[in-house]
Amino acid sequence: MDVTETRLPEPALTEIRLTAVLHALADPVRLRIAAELADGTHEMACQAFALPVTKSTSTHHFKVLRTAGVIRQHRRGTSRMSCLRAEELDQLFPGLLTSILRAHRTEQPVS
Amino acid sequence: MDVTETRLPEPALTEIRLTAVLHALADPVRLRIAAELADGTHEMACQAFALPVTKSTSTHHFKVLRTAGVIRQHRRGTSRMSCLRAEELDQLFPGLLTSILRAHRTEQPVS
DNA sequence: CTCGTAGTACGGCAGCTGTCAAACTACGAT
DNA sequence: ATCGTAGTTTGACAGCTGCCGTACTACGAG
Repeated sequence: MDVTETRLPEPALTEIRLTAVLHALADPVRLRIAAELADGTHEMACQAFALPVTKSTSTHHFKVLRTAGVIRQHRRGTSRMSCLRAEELDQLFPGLLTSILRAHRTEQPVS
Repeated sequence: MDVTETRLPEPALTEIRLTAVLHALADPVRLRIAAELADGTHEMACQAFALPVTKSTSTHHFKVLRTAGVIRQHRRGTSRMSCLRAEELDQLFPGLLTSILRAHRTEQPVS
């Protein structure tokens, strides 16, 4: 299966802006999405997150994360699979994503 | 001189929220303020930044940084001195501020 | 006391943000 | 072909954001 064919548009590594990444992660819902992607398997369908918002709002948040360069998305059947661009981001901004996710884990202890 | 007497209201360490910090630093002007505070002497007057905005907008940005817990401000004569709450933030979210500022330095190379 | 400097407060404004509902598309299963 | 599931699109709306100008306050210097 060629994943690149169904991959949604995303910024190249050189186009990723720090302020866009910070803005994308400065929202509770989006931060939670990133955290769940980091903790769980490396890719998840949108519906697997059980977010406290409607489907359309969910679509919006995933798009913000994708256009900021935080996640990558591609189709698989009727689902939209998402995964963190962790390695790429770490190459561009070393330690950034790691420390943000660690901070989130500290602040919001697992229930 | 007792600095605490003239200190402007700020959140206690336990009241600082990660999303508020990220949001505060997700703006180019405010990120630049934080970066200059980190690079230069540990406290600076607002006017020393030569920001590309008017005084009132400048006041607004400093207030966002302060209420998010990123900086501390107190009066000194006719100036308002600002300094990063770097140690406190690092205690709360280890490595976070460091990696954000390092990312900013990488992205925006010194002219 | 008067004046200049540093910053705040207020009001306004265009634009963005997060949210929703409703209608739609895409795909798999039966 | 029909139906259900997963997600998108559009339009709407309240609220926030960044920005400005003007008027104001606080303080030091003369």
